[in-house]
Amino acid sequence: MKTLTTGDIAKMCDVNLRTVIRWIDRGALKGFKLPGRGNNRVRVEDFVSFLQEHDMPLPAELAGENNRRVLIIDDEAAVARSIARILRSAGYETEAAMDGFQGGSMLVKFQPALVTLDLRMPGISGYDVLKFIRSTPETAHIKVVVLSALDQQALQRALDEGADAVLSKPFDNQALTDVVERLLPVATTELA
Amino acid sequence: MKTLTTGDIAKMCDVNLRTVIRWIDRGALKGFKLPGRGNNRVRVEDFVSFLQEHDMPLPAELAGENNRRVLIIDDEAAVARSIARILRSAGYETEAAMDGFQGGSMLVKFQPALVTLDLRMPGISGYDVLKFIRSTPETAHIKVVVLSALDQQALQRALDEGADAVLSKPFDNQALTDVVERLLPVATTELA
DNA sequence: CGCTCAAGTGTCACAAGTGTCATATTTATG
DNA sequence: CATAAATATGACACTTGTGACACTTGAGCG
Repeated sequence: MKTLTTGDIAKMCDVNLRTVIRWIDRGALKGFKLPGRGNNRVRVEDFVSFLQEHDMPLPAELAGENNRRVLIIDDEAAVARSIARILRSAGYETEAAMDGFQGGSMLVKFQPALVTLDLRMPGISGYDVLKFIRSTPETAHIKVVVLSALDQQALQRALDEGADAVLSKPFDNQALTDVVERLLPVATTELA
Repeated sequence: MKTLTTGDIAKMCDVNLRTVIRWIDRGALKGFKLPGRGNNRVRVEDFVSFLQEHDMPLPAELAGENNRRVLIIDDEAAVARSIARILRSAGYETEAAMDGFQGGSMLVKFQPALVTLDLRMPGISGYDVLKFIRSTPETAHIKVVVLSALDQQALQRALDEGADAVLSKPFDNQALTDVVERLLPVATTELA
């Protein structure tokens, strides 16, 4: 989602919708109006700079959009280390989870912008993890890259279930960083 | 994100609103200002750490929420429902996690006061979960009740690894509520 | 013990921001 | 197309920030 409604902002700031509209009318928060009745929309970057300007905390929902954190869910330590090395050298902050339980807790605690997910892990299906991420509002926005040595059909199913990208193992270092950088555009506020 | 106004805090601490504002201005209590006239808002977590730092009692409004939540980690839906029914009727708020991933994420998101943990789940060892809970600062305080059909030796090992109580399956309804109530004393505002 | 001082807190009135409510309209959903 | 959900608006009530001043508390000291 590129823009926010007044309701979105009201929820994130724990403030009444009426108040958000007043901020916009007063010019404190930059926004624009839809042609219809003048419903307000605010670009995420404008909202973020608004928050920074007033020393207001960044809501968790947006923290996930503007960060470079990647969570690696893979039960093979060697693979996880390898992925971590590649992504760290590309400037990402990484954490690894070796089992489903760690994965779930890190997902909520670490609030990554992207998750690399091994489809086949002992005891837990990668599809279930994917479904969980997509069906939970707090995590639905997180990008998911599925890594697997399984066949094309399995990868297609992952895409159908909401994966943003798939990579078949073994994969090229460059391919991994390409995919991650495509999914995490540097959408920072480049203005002074 | 839940926030508090100066008025909320004033009522909870039984002080004047003016005083709360001074705490914030002085930096003793972390907060931020709304863009309008600079009305103050304080995040609940910041307020709680402020209270702890000054050895002030936790208001009932905040304590009550944190005290009666139980997370049920069990892959057998029937067992989970059964436990939920028993604990709900005893006045607890429950959530169930059917696999390790859900368990980990609910642990962080739901922030339960107590976890019932099945030792034997497909793909993930209950001991690992226990170790994770105990070794993570944010969750180390959470009470853990291990439920298992395994032998006495397995239960003893769970106790050794930090479980607060163990129950061998099948267990008596009353036994479960007894254990939970022993671990979650009704810590209402007993302070003057 | 009484005094003084300093620091923190409560009180008051006013101005300004924010929440609530009902309602009309728009947008989303199926 | 029809229905449900979300949004804008105005009026009004409530809450909050501010400054000035009085009050309380605790410590230090003669």
